[in-house]
Amino acid sequence: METVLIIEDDPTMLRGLQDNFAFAGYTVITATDGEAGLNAALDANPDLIILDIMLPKINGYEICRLIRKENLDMPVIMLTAKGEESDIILGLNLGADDYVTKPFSIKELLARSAAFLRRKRHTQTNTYEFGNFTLDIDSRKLMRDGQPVKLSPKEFKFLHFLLEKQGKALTRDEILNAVWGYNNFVTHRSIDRCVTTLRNKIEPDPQNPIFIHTLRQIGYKFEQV
Amino acid sequence: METVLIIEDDPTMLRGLQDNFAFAGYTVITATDGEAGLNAALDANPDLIILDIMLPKINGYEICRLIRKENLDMPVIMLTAKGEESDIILGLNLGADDYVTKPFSIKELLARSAAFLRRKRHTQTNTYEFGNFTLDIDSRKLMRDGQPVKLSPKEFKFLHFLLEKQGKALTRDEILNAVWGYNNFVTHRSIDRCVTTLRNKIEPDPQNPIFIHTLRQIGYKFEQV
DNA sequence: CAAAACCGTAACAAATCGGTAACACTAACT
DNA sequence: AGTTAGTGTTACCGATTTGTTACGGTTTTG
Repeated sequence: METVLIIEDDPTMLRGLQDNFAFAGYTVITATDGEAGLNAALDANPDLIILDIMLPKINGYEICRLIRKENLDMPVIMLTAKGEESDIILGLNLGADDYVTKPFSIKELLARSAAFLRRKRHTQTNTYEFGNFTLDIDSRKLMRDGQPVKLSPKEFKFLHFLLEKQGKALTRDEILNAVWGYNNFVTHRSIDRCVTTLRNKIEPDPQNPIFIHTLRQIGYKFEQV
Repeated sequence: METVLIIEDDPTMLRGLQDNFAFAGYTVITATDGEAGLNAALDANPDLIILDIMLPKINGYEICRLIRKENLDMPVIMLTAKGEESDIILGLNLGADDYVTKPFSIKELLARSAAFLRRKRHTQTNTYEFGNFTLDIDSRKLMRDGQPVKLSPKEFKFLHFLLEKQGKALTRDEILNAVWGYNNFVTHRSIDRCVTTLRNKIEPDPQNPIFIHTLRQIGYKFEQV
C-alpha cells in the first residue's frame, strides 16, 4: 500500500487530511513541524509528501529544498493559504511538483495525489529478473530456476535496492541510508558482510562476481553483462 | 534540448504559447486539432505535452486517454477555460499530470512545465563522449567501442574532472584541489603519474596525446581535435 | 651554450580498502 | 530455558591503489 506523508501544523487541517487519505486507502504518516517532517521523509521513504508551507522550525520551502538536496525523488505537493503567482513559482522552482492553494477541495487534492502515484506505480515493477533468478517483491521470494532461495530480511532489502538501482554506482552512504535506515549507525563493514552472504547465494562464482560488482572506494553496483 | 508539444486550436493562444516556450529555450511542436496532436505525440515523442481540452475532432480528455493507452509516459498539462472541480478531477483521472485553468499566468505554466522536465531530467544519465570512448558517470564506467576499460578511482575522478572542464587550461593547483581535495597535501608529481596511467588507457599513442595535453609550467588540458 | 626547470615514466614503498572468518549479541521460536 | 537464525563488529590477509623518488630527456632561461 502506498504511503503518504502529511506535514501540517494546524491540528484541524491535519486531522481532516489524515482521515481523507486514510479513507482513500493510503497509509498515512504525519508530522506537525518541519524538522519532524524532514526526518520522517528521510526515514519512512513515503511515496508522496503533502507539505504545508507555514510550519514551525523549518518552513515548507526549505524542506522541499532539503529533500531535493538529499536526492530523494518522491513527489511533493505544496499546500498553502498563499495564492500569489510568485509563491507558486518559487515553490515549483525549489522542487515542488504541484501546488494547491487553500481553500482547496479535498477531492481535487486526492485526484492530484492519485495522478502522481499512478505515474510512479506505472514505472514500478514487482519482479526483477537476473541470470536464472527472479526476485518477486510482493511475495518476498527469490527463485532460482523455480527453486526458492532463502534470503534473510536484510539480504532481501539490499538485493531489492540493488536491483531497483541496477546499473547505477551506489556509494556506501547511499546504501546505508536506503537499506539500514537514515538514522541507523552501523559500520560500513556491515555492507561488505551482507554482500559476501548475498554473493554466496546468487553468484555462480562468488570470487568473480557477475552481478554485484565492487567499486573500490565507492561502494557497489548491480550489473548484468 | 527538450521538446514540448502544444495542442491548441485557438491561433492567438497557440501563437502566444509557442513564442513563450520557444523563448524559454524549448523546441516547440504544435498541432491545432486532436487528431494531428495525437499523431504528433506518437511521432515526435515530446518531453512534455500542453493540451487544450476543447479541440476539433478529438477532445483533450480523449487524447489524454489515448496517449496513456499507448503507454506513452510523457507528462501532460491540461489547459482549459473550464475551472470546475469535476473537470479537473476528470482530467487527472484520465491521466493528465497537471491542470491549468484559463486565464492562467504564462510564468506559472512555464514553472510547472519546468518542474516536470526537471523530474524527467533527474532520472537521465549523464555521459561524456570523446574519440571512441564513453564515460558514464552514473555507472562509473568507461567504455571503448562498447568494451569496458578499467579505471582506478583516482583515474576516474581525474578524467571526470578533465571532461567537465573540457577545453579549459587547468593549473596543477586547480587539479589538486578538485581531484585530490583541498586539504590533501601531495606532491604535484602525483598528477603526472596519474596522467601517465590515464594516457596509457585512453590515448591511441600515449607519447603523442590527442586528448590530455600537457601545458608546460601550467598543468593540463583536455581537448579533442 | 650551460644551467635550471620541467615533465614522462619506471620502480619501489606505503597506505588503503575489501573479502572473509570468527565471535558476540539479540530476538524469535521450541 | 535452550536453540537457532540474523546481523553487527573486529581482526587479519591479500590485492589494489597511490604517493614518492629517481633518472633521463626536453624545454626554458640567464
